[in-house]
Amino acid sequence: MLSLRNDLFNQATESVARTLLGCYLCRETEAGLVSGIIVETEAYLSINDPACHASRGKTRRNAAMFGSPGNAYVYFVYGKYYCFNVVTRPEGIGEAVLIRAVEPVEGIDIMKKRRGISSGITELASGPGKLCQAFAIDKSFDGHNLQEKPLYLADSGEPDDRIRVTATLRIGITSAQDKMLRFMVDGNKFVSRR
DNA sequence: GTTAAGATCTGCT
DNA sequence: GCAGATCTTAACG
Repeated sequence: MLSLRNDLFNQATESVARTLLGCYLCRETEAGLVSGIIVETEAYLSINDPACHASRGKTRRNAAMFGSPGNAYVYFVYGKYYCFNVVTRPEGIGEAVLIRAVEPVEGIDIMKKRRGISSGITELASGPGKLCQAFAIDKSFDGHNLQEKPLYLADSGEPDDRIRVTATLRIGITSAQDKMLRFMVDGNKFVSRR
């Protein structure tokens, strides 16, 4: 496992969203290591994108989006769930990649316990709220540097030639629904939805 | 101080 | 396939 290069995140958000597919998300908990492969992402832009939280300027909630690239932006939605993003572009821009689904690799029993289910491995992290629950990600990671433990991104070091990326419309938003900014691993059954 | 809406998930039909 | 749960955030008065 290799730590992802710092300059990887300081780029166009759509590029980062594609690059993150196939990378590992790792979380060290008291119960042990939890990890998985990122299989679905969405890009949120600062310009001409009303669906992005940063589109109406910096607020207390979205401040982390304007922080250093490679940091986490975590927010609370619908009274129950957290959503996990990776900040992109230079500091001060306000763009990020939402991690929508992860294919579980290590710590599957821990994920099941945290999710409160005993079967259905595809249900463990196939959605932004689900994966935050499985990986124990909450507001305390808002602004966290994702190259540092206990929550970090990594690469297997192996070339991922077999991954094919499909771009589609974004999901679950009520504005800017016409943008092809959702990216997923073609044919992967751990995505949130087809 | 008050209010409306939300980058979702689950359970039931 | 669809409606309800649930509560923080931000906009407005």
